[in-house]
Amino acid sequence: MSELTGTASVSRLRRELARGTVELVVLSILNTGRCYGYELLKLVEQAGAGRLEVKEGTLYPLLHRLEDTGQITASWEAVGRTRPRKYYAITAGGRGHLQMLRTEWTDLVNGMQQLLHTLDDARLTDPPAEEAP
Amino acid sequence: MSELTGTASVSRLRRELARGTVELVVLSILNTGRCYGYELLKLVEQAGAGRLEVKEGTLYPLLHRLEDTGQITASWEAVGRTRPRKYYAITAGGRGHLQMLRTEWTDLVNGMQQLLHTLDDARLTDPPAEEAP
DNA sequence: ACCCGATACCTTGTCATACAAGGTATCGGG
DNA sequence: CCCGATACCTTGTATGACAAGGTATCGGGT
Repeated sequence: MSELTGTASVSRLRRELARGTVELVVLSILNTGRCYGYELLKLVEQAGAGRLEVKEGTLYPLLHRLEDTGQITASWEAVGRTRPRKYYAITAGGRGHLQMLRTEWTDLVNGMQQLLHTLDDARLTDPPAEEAP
Repeated sequence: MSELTGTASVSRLRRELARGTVELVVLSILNTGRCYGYELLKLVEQAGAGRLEVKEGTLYPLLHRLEDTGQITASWEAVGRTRPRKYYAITAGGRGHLQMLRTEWTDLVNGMQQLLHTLDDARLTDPPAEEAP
């Protein structure tokens, strides 16, 4: 039967929230060293401690996009193996972009924090403020 | 002329990151007290301290969606004014949903933090780990 | 011998959402 | 008299996450 009971991997809502996050995650990992697609899948799972998830259908297109925009470079390697791997490495441009993404991420997080905080001590003490007729 | 120069409101990337956030923001505000659409627009701007932004084209459809799913209720009020306002109030269901959204938000933030942290001390000290042939 | 799961890559089609752009209507100034 | 602010709304476009499905190899199990 279809999974109605919560825990089953990331929820729809969560997925919506995660929008745009994947790029940050992938670039962050590649920033610590080159690796191939399938490896990234596993790494995110591990490093995200079950709270982050990236699907193949998301990852591969993203990698291609990042390559097209010159943020990463790809190279096939099959040396001691039959099944070749496509290794990705971050470029200088990619690092710049990552920096930007990080800033925007913390900005967003701070904005949310700020908002939730402001709400508590401003709105509650400051009623409708209906302009006098 | 079109605005090419940076600072002009939230960037495309940022917008991608903000996906799904708006719902959390709106419900959070409504949780502190009822208000009308146009007011929400201004409140987000204020409370978000310029780091958050919601556009009309985003807000109104969202409010309708939230109403349709019973998370908020609406009521027109035009008492001492000609131009009527549509006031929104959060429901019990909405509060439940908000709770969930908050959990998922902090979960995501924590996941990111965890990932970035793990990356620093795990990946860098732990080279490719190429399986021995 | 044969099938399966893991490894490894990829694609197409669907869905939801943010938003730009455009529209309606009232009021108070300049 | 027109404009900007207040206040609501809609349609169309872009994009990205993902489910589902596909290709190919290798090493077990039975």
